[in-house]
This record gives sequence, structure tokens and C-alpha cells, in this order.
Amino acid sequence: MTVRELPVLTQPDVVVCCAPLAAEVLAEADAVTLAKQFAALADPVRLRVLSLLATAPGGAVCACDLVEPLGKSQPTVSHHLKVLRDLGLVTSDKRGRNVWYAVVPAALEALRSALATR
Amino acid sequence: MTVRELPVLTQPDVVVCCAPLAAEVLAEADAVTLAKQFAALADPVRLRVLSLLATAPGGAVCACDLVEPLGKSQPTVSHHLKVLRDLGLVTSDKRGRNVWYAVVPAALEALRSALATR
DNA sequence: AGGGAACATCGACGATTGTCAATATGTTCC
DNA sequence: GGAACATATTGACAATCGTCGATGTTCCCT
Repeated sequence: MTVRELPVLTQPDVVVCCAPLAAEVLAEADAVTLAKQFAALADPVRLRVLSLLATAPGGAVCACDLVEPLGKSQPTVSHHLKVLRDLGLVTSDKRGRNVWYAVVPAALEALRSALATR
Repeated sequence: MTVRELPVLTQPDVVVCCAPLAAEVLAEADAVTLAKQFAALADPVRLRVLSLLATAPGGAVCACDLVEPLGKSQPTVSHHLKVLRDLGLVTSDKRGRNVWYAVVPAALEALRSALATR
């Protein structure tokens, strides 16, 4: 178990990929970009990572506290965290030998807006 | 080219899978279900299908009018439509020898709500 | 009845993905 | 410095996925 420390501070700028699906026909290039983002959500482990981070008090969780609740090996968890971070859905913050992860709410909001039907 | 006819009528009931990610920790079974839905969005062709349907006047498009704008073979388009339909993201309506597809807005809304950050 | 059109299904192929064991890198503390 | 710990990376494997050509099925039209 790990002691919770500072809440996560800086949130990176989020680039909104494209207009809502229903607003105009999605261009091919935008579709590829958007598909990659949704692919990050297309895995049960990654969804649970996001949920664990989003519901954590302070909004951040040490990587060491994710392995056990996820029931996956440490390398597998590390892999999923990398996927989420590379796509800008989470941020990481190294503190000593631990790394704290937090969701980037604006990134999730951007994906939500792409799905707006009206 | 095909003449547009009746707008699509009946919208199926949509089952909301789970509470927002940030509301409570996602259960494993729910995570699997949600991941399958997002997997349907994790492909550029399917995103463009949804966009073509959502932006079409009348809200429905004949399958025959999807092949050319998508730039994929007819079997490939048919495959993607099946994926979307099996997951309840679109409905199909057979009219003569054509099949008309339309988005199920409630299904997209359900996915949006899962991503709500607060 | 028969020809043709629209859509679905099948089978096969290359590419990508999730997983873990093993190992590497980096950090803390004695 | 060296041991112990936390995380990341590598390599390998099975499984899934997107794609297309070929074929099947259903419907319309004459």
C-alpha cells in the first residue's frame, strides 16, 4: 500500500480531433485519429484503469496500486498505462520510485463530444 | 444512386451498460461489455459509416450508397454494418432488395454517458 | 420462369493486439 | 557501494481483426 500525496497538478492541452460525427461527414484522416482514441477504450483492462483513476480520492493512483485490483501482471499493467498515456488519456507523474497516474478529463470530454448526436 | 424514401421509424430499446467511469469502479463484466461497444468505434471505416448515416438527410442511407464513399469492397462494408448492427449502434430496414441503415442515437448517448468525468 | 441486382456469408490471408516471463533501468535506503 | 524495490522494455506466442474474391441468397422486373 502506498501513502497518497499531492493531487496531480498540471493538465496537458488536449487537441480536439474533429467535429461531432453528426455535424459533418468525418474525413478519412480524422477517422483514423479518432479510431485510435476509441481503440484505447476498447479494452476491459484499460477501461477499469480509467475507472480506478477517476474514482480515486485525489484523482491519482500509484501504478503499484493498480496491479492487484486489475488482476494482471505488472508488465501488462505497465503496457496498458503506456497506451493510455501515449494517447493523452492519462498523465503520469514520477515521484521517487513510484509513478502516479491520473485521467485527463478533457481528453474524455473530447471523445464524448465526437459522439454527440445533435 | 437511390431515391430516398421513408425516414426510419422504430428505434430499439437501448440497454445502458453501466454507470459512468468516474461514478464507481467499473466491474469486470461491465468492462468487457463496454469494451466491445468501444471496439465498434475503434475502426475508421465504421466511424465514417456512423458519420455518413448521422449526417444523411432523413437519417438513413441505403447500403448501396455506402460502398463508394467508403472506398471499400461491398463485402467489407457489409461486414462493418453487421458489426455495428450486432452491437445495437445502427438499425437496418429492408425495403425491397435494398437495406437502409440508420444510427441509434440512444446507443451513442449511452456510450457518451459512460465517459462522463463528473 | 429466368436474368440481373443488392446484400450477406464464407474462406483465406496478413497485420495488429493482449498477455506473460525474463530482463533492463532507475530509485531509495542502509 | 550494494541490496531491495518500482517501473519500463523486450521477445515470443496465441488470438482477434480488417480485407477481399468467390459464392450464396433474396428480391424485382420483364
